[in-house]
Amino acid sequence: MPEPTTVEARTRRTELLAIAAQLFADKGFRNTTVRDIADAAGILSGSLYHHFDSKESMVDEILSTFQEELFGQYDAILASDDDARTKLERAVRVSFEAIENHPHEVAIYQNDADFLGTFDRFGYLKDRNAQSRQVWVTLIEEGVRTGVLRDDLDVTLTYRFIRDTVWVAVRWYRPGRGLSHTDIADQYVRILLDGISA
Amino acid sequence: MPEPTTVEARTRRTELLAIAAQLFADKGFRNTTVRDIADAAGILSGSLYHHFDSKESMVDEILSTFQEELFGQYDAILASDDDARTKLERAVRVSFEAIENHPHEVAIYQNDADFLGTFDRFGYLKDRNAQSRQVWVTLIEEGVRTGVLRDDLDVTLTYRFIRDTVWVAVRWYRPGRGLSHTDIADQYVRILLDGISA
DNA sequence: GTCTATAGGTTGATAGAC
DNA sequence: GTCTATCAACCTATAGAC
Repeated sequence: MPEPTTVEARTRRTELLAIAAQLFADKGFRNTTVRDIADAAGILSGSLYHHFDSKESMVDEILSTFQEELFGQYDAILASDDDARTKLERAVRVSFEAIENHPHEVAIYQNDADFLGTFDRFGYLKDRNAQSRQVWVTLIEEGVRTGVLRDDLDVTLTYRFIRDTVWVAVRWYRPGRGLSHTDIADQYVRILLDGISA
Repeated sequence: MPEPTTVEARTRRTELLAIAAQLFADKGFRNTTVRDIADAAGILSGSLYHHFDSKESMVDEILSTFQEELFGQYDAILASDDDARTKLERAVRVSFEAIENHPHEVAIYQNDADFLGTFDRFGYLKDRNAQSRQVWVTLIEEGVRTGVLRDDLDVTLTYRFIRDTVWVAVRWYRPGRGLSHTDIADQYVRILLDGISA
């Protein structure tokens, strides 16, 4: 793991990671070869190893950087003194913002976290998963307790419903095409809270 | 593509396809090797080619067989004279039944259809995708027209919401553990129609 | 920072014996 | 219906020249 010292090295590194992230997101981690990445970067595969230890190091850096940012935002919501409904809405919107700003990272996490999590070095993925569950369950329970959510909800099932509904949008949402991520978040929140019935 | 003539050949073929389906579902089509399949079946990789032309033939047979059954059920719902709300509910329930009865096939379709669809031989996957969209959009539009659904719904977004919400459950639902698929369908339908607000 | 060259392993698939 | 044996292509990663 070479330490970037100059500005050029840091930007080149970042550039290569962005290229890798796009390929990992499009084809999956295991189906993206180091040659794919090198080709897209206009260099040969061996040259990549001047910047990174291995293919795993690349996806590691991509995912851990992203998750640090995302969970910082969740923590801020949990710590706020908004009412439960507002917190839940904010959490949904933060997730759609992540899809807008980091679509590749979200896609990689959705598609490859289960596989990567089987390796020791990616143990933090499981921790983050548990942490995410804790965030949503806390918000749902607070909502039920304060009377803004139905009291007959199955909390675990509701958690899965919200989690899946939000993140799966990364499969079809394309920044700049069709509805904006804020419009989509509005409508998702509306369906989630009030349903589609007349 | 060897034609099965005897009963033994047909069952052996089915047995091998079941083994392949589980591996494709667990690890993805591209990350499952013919050796993985042969190992799980207790034979050597070369022997698989006595039964199938290629790895692609296997996944082709798995997916096309499943989709024929599934879309037969959708057609029956569309053709019925139930009201729009009942049809929508039935379509959701049929999808959860498919997850219960054919979890591997559903998972393969969810994870690998985009990739497989890029090959000519799997062109039918795109047709089926368009057909599925047509089914849901028809039901939603009928619901709006007959006044059982909100008339301010974005039909396309609602279609995606329902489709994603239903099928993504294949990621965590395990037959025989926790809630039954009918219980889950009940709660999903309830959230979808009425939301989670108190 | 990139290239040349290559090691060592895995891949899907085939030919022919049993 | 399965095995033995194998091929050509592809994989991640390394060593050292430029």
